[in-house]
Formats: sequence, structure tokens, C-alpha cells
Amino acid sequence: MSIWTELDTPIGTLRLHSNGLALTAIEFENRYELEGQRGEDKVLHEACRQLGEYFAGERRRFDLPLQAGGTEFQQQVWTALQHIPWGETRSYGELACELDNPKAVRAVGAANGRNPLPIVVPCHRVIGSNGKLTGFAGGLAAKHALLALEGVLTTDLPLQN
Amino acid sequence: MSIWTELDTPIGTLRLHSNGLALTAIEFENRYELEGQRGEDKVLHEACRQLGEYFAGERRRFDLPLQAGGTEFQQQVWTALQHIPWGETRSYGELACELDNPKAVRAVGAANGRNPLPIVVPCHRVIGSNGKLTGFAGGLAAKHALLALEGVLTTDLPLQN
DNA sequence: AGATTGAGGGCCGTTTTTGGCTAGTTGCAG
DNA sequence: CTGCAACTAGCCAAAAACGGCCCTCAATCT
Repeated sequence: MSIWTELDTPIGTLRLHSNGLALTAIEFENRYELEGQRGEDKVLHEACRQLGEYFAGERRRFDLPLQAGGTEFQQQVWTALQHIPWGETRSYGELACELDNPKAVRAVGAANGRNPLPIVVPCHRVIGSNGKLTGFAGGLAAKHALLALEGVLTTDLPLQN
Repeated sequence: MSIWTELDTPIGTLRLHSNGLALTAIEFENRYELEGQRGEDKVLHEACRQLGEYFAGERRRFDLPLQAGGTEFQQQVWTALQHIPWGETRSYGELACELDNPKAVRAVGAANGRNPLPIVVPCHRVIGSNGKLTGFAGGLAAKHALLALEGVLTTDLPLQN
């Protein structure tokens, strides 16, 4: 049985899920789907603390137990995501190259879209090769806000359409 | 001539039928069909007691005189059902294999659908090989509730669909 | 010329759909 | 009574559809 708690942030309320041992999911307020009961535990408490520091600009890396599930390929992608440092971005194509699978570009995009642990696993740092943001579970506005928080996008505003 | 009585449970009212010697049928409230007169006897009294304990989480096996009728194949299936322990599940295919008739998968499903003694003969413990519940006389919601009561479905299920 | 769009094709993993195969039961015709 | 369809609480593999892409090549606009 999994438990969850909610956290208010500049980009809206987040719902964090724990299985008691690790963080298993982060949902945006407009997309609650997963089951479970409201509660608190060490994992959630620590996750809230680190996320709070992140949004306050006082933390650039997360140190949390994570458990994501997913296919082998998805796990490769999500692992690669965690190697993108704070304040940097990659294109979907660059990420595919890091996996020695240069042509699996759209597949990388799809895997990004199914990242169960946004923000902590920084899928928001992946953008189109032309600079457009192209998609985010919490909405492009949230993606833009996250990148702005990390000091990217200070000058230009490629948020269009 | 058979008699029946009704029992309130978390998944709705059940109508239990007895022929005086054994339990002959259990009907869900949305599917009353069998004839008979309302009444009470030792069999029904004991069945209600054990079912009450089951729904209270205090009983994992039933010890009741049963009489189900049906074809030879159906009886094989229903007997096999009773060997599935509380809290476990089988796929229709696995069940077919246990009958040394691996290809009789749909036939097993059909026999499940005609099980006259649901819950006591645990046809709710049989699910699709992909994890979907796929059908239950009392409705999928009831099947889901029963499996939840037995502690299954807590961990899995978030697997697609 | 250079920059900016928009359509089109190719790419890959995942998800959904489809179609064939199956054995027993049941209903209906001969 | 036999025989033949038409069901069904399934299953598997193949095929098609779908994405948080990316490149190319025109067409268009400074």
C-alpha cells in the first residue's frame, strides 16, 4: 500500500507518493491518477524538504531513494536524465546519443513523457534541438518556470503557441 | 424444494440457496433468478456465519457442504478453483494447465462464468494473464473489492489500463 | 542574401488493435 | 438423437497507431 502527501510550490501543488522505502511518483495537481492513502513517512518528509530547498534556489541536486519501475529502455533514459546537471539542457537527440542509440529520438521523447518522478528526475532539462520546450506533463508554463529558476531562459522566451 | 435467505455484505446483498443438505447457489442482488421459498436451516445459518467471518477478514477457508451440479468439465474447474488459496490468483491459462488441458482456456472462462457458488468457490481469484480482471457475475467492482479484501491488487494494478 | 515557417519522411520504443486459434456449452435445426 | 453453428470472464503474435523528435527542402518574409 502506498501513501502520498501534497506540497505547495511555485508551480502548483505536487502530490508525492511513497511506498515506505522510496519515492515512487510525483504528480501535478491537474493530473492526479494514482491510488493510495494520504499519509506521512520519512521518505515523503525528506522529499518535501529537498524540494522546498530546490524551489528556494538553495539546492541543485537531489539525494533521495527513488523507485520508478518502467521498461529497461525507460530506465536507461531516466538514469541518463539524472546526469544532466542543474542549469543545463540537452536536446532529445543529444540524450539519444548518450544512450548509443542516436536514432531513438522520439522514443526518448516518449520515455520522457512517462517519467514518473518529474523535477527530481529532471526531464524538464530536455528541450527540442531548436530550443522550443515542446512538452511537459505539468504544462509548458511549469517547464518554463523550472528552467527560469535554474537560470536558463533568462534572456529569450521561446515559449510560443 | 429449496429455500433461501439473504445476507448483507460489503459488496451488496447475497441470496443463499439450500436444499436442506448443502449450499446449492449464491446469487448477487442484481441477478436473482432461482426459485424457492424464503427460509432458514442449518446449512444457511452456517453459511451466513462463515461468510460474515470472511468479509470481516477473519476467515480464509470455507468448510461447508456444497452441491453444485454442472457438467463433468465444469466440476473439474470448480474443484480446481477451491485449491487456489486465499490471497492468491491464477490466470485462466494456468488453471487450464492444472487440468492437463492447456488449450481449454476459454472453456475455463465459460465454466467460471457459470460457477453457482461464487465467493465460497473462489472464481474471483482467476484473472487474465495480463492482470486484467475480465469478468465477474457480481460485477468487476465486486471482484476488485474481494481481491482487495484478500490483499491482492495492493502492489500491482497500476500497470496500464 | 539570410531568417523563419510549414509540410513531409524517417526514426524507435510503447501502446493499442486485430485476427487467428482454442475447447466446452448451448440452442436450434434435421 | 445427431450434427452443426454460435456463443464465451482467454491468449498470443503480428500489425498498426501513436508520441514531449529531427532533418531536409521549399516557400515566404524581412
